[in-house]
Amino acid sequence: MGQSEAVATTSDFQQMLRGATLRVTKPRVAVLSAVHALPHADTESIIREVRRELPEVSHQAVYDSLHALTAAGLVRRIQPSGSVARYESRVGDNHHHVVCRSCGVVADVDCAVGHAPCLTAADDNGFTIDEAEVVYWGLCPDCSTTRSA
Amino acid sequence: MGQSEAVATTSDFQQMLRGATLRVTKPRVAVLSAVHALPHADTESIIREVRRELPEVSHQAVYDSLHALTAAGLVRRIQPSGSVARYESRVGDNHHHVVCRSCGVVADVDCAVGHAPCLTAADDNGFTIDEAEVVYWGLCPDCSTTRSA
DNA sequence: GGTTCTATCTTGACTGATTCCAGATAATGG
DNA sequence: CCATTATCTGGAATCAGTCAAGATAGAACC
Repeated sequence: MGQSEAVATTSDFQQMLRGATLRVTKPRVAVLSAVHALPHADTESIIREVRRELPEVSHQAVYDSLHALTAAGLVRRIQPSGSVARYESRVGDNHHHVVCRSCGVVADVDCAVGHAPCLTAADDNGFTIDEAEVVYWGLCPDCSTTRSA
Repeated sequence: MGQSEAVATTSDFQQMLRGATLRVTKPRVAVLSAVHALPHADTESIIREVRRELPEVSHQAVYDSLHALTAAGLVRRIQPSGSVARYESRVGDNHHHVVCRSCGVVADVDCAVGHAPCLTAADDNGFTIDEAEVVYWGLCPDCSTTRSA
């Protein structure tokens, strides 16, 4: 979705892993594939998706794979307040998220301010800031309609 | 710190509770006091602080009080990724947080962009956005010094 | 292609934060 | 002061995520 218009294939995932100096294993390829197939999915959903391909994988293997992929920068972990950890495949660009207060669904948004939005705090208290993470809270179209209509 | 220059007293806390149509109970006053005394404290620290006044309170009472106070808008709950829930007494203004990647300490910052920074996303996907939450990640002065010096 | 090394995977138990439940208690309005 | 009803207590339960030890299987080299 971004680097190519075609859907990523298994060999694409294998190349991604090799490119990150990670061993190519079935669980990892399946986890990477699942994160690409289910954007913003939580761990449980990812485990379910992975087990459609590999019914025998342990949840531990999925957790390990997610950690390895996150550390390598192939996936990104996000965790809005009050929600479990979620993972997404869109990495490297500067985008943020909208979270629905009602149903918890997450969507991508680009910040209006520019490339490094809000990265310069008014007073940084002496901190060395390297990233600004923005979470917008509100209601998704479905929940919004349900409440007002 | 903001509405008054003096340190808030017990009767101040009681008035806050009544003003929010909440019953005035010892645990609630103590919890409210603890949140004011320990900015950005996690639940465990708050429980410890509360028990210095009321050694007998159950952790459940503290959790309930924190939820009630949060729902009433008297305290604000924040939860950076990978951290437990933290609470702060500074509410109503538009400020954000810096979190140290190394030690996890949290500090307040005002956003450089203005009053409602980044509140207008480039493409809101049809969401009705009512709040933008910003978390800056980096190193606090102490951790920064330790690593570079 | 075979061998060895070592990271990865499996299984299963465990932790720690938070929530649920039922009964006892206490704050509020009259 | 009494009744009503939200709140508090104590303990069990849940759930995401982690830890540990042994089994397994990529990868590099011969």
